[in-house]
Amino acid sequence: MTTHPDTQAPPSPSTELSTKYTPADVEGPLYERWVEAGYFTPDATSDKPPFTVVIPPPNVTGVLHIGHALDHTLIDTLTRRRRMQGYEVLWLPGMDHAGIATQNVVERELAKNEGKSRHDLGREEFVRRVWQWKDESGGKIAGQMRRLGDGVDWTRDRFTMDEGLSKSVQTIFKKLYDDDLIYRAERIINWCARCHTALSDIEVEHSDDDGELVSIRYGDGENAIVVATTRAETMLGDTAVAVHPDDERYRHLVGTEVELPLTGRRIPIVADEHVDPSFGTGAVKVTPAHDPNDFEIGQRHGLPNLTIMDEKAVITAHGPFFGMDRFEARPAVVRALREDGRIVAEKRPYVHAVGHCSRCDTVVEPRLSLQWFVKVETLAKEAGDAVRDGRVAIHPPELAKRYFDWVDNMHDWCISRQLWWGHRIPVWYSPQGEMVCVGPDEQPPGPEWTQDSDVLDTWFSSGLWPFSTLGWPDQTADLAKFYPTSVLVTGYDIIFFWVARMMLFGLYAMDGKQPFDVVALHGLVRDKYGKKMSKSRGNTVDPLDWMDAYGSDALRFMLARGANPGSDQASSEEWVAGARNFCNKLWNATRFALLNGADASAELPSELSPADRWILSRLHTVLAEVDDLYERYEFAKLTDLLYHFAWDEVCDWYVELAKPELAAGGTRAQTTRAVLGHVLDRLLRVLHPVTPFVTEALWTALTGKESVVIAEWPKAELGRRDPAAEAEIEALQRVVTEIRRFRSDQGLKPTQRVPARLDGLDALGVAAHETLIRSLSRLDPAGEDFTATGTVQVGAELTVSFDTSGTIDVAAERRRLEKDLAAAEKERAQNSGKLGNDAFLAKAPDAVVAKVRERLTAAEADLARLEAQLAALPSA
RNA sequence: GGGCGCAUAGCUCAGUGGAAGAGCACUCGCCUUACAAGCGAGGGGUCGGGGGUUCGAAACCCUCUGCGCCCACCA
Repeated sequence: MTTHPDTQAPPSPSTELSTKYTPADVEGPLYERWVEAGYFTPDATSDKPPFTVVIPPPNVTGVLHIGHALDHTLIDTLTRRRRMQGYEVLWLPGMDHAGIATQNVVERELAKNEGKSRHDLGREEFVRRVWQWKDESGGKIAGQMRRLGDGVDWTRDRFTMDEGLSKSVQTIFKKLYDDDLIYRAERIINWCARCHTALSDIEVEHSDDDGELVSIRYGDGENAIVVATTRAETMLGDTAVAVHPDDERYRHLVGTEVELPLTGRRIPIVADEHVDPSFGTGAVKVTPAHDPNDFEIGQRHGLPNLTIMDEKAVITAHGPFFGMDRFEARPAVVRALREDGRIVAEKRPYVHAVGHCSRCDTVVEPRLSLQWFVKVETLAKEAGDAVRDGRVAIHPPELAKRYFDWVDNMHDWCISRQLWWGHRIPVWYSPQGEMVCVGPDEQPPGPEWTQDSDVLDTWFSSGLWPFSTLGWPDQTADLAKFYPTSVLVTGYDIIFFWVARMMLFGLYAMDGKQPFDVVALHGLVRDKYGKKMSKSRGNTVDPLDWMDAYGSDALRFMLARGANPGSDQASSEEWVAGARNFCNKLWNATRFALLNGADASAELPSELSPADRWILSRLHTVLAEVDDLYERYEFAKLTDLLYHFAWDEVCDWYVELAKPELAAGGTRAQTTRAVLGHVLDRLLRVLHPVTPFVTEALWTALTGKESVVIAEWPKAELGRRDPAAEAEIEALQRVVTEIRRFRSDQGLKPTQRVPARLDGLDALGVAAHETLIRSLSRLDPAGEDFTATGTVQVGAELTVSFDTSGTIDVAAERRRLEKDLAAAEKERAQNSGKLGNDAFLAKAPDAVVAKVRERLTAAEADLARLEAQLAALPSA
């Protein structure tokens, strides 16, 4: 840290910024200070309007990956802005117990460290171990969130398995049960043969796998019928063969029986609409206990359900295949059939869709079992309507279609899981088989009753998150103040898992009041090549690594800058580095301002220079645009806008324009200090939600105030807009850039001061800026012995004559002029072509025609000028 | 099998009817006292192919090709 005496700056304890920006030094102490100051803890009794966001609860055993970092960045950005705007802001943190995922992790650890299974420990001890594991790994996530700067209210931290949320789960289960919206039934469900539990439809991932299609002849002679299957082993459980009722080929067989090979059982041939006569032979084997379609056919025809596998997918049918795994049994059955002369055809490989457990990738086994279901028809209808009638807005709107497709076609939701980690189903059974659903604060009828051993799907409790976390079913002050939540920010990949379920339950439990007003969906974070990040690909990144190397602000800025609504974004270390450079730029600009006595508290003088009016005009225009972009959740655009405004306009131009003013002293310096202070103050405030740490350090140094976290959101003062000043400074910029180009082409060193005469500044309206133009382009006044060695023209008016103390590089100048000439010629041709088109003149709007005319005139003038200049060049 | 989306500079992406853009990468010149994590200047694209609508298309329509994603109980 260096100190410097600065008598101009307002008295402030913190106007000292180290000469070097070191993110770790800046970010380290700030977060805990914010938490201790209570900035993130809202008051449920205040009069301020509420703004509520609940965190998408991360899996308690996990660590935050880059995708979470995106979620958190966007939520933190929204909530910090609203806090500055005067809302009572609650960002509620918490974690999800993540049933299968967590149980699998702990089981794996148990096997690795102690060589034991959960069954060795018993249910009670195993669950105790999971809690222990939760306590250890939950801390990691909290630590990551602090590093990211998440402005969450830790006093309201929740966990899906904590006491209050468990009560919510039990309450809603009972309510649904009493309303006949939860039922228990024996159905074909998706069964993971490794996790030993039922799965809901969306926990199954389909992929096209290589398999086989085997055609088997059932029966003999005239009664023979050929069926095709990819799962030959299930024929052991066949209880019928089905054909289409209109299929002439088999009409004579319908109602007859055929002998099932290998078993000697006789099974009926039935007619069912489901069968597609054009597929294969038009006949299908029916295995009601092991295929969802077959189950349906079985129901329609009163067929028995013959289960031939246990929960491990091991064959239980008596005979030679007993005890074989399903994948062992398949070739064994085919072999036996072949020996029996029953195989008509074999196609291998046969590619077809196979379902896999989304948690462990094991092939899912359709299994007949007794499970609990939510009857979704009415709930899903409501959930769809809430979006259809506009109570809930989905951003971007294109993704609403995906939501509708799902809720409008949702099957009943299997919610029971044969796990130990989760909310136990609150239903008890008597030895006589009676059943009772027990609500919170209720007891089962007697000591001989036993509780259902299954637990609920994790997403059942996640679906309650927007209100269970606020105290529901109790009518708490938080619930009254903060429900419905304002916006839900999450990835489009969990629309079905989570968003839709919250809609179902929120509307149901809260009397039709939606769980959130807006769903803002973002995409997935991919690697620098746009590839999906995955452990197997080895392209995942730990956000902590990037935060360590470049700072949290840089990580956040990079993520926000890539976040276009609903679309995936690439990320890479170079981009985080670029974002860090931006923070560094802000740092140095603020240092410059402080070194020069910028005063953020000063009133803006009424007498302002064109440069001052220009930057103020741009600032307030940008502030208005940022507000607009926030309303549309266009994080990438607003971040990019601020990036370019801060860097290109404030740093590259305004600061450079300010230097001579500051050096001039007196009123001019005073005015510039006030404007510089004004601009930086607003800039740091408007950037704070995205880059909270560096803006806090800089803003407090600049203003001497307590914290930018609680500063007022900068208002766009549209009265500051000044098109004339903007035009004037833009003209100045063009002049300076053109002169610099000439210098660069001529190989003049940037530091080399060159005498020059400027003619025609008046015509461009920048005569008043001659000193500025000279200082920015390093041109000295023309002296007594001035000899022009070269000229450059800007537009048609301005001529700059240089004395380069020698000859100019004629070849370089010729190249430059010829290039400009070619551009002017192209421009002339393009525009004269348009004006030569009668249809264009007749149909294009006047404004467009006028513009084209102007451009043609300018191009023609440029052509004449450039030709003259070229002609005047000494021949090479 | 159905649905959706994408194809613009070497890479990753903005740009929804009136002059082709950004970041990174690249070339040249600079330690010009806020910043070399920087400054100045520059090169680079017949906007995937073909057809159509229009005075005018990267943008709207059709079609082809190539990717990507989601959904799915055709054995």
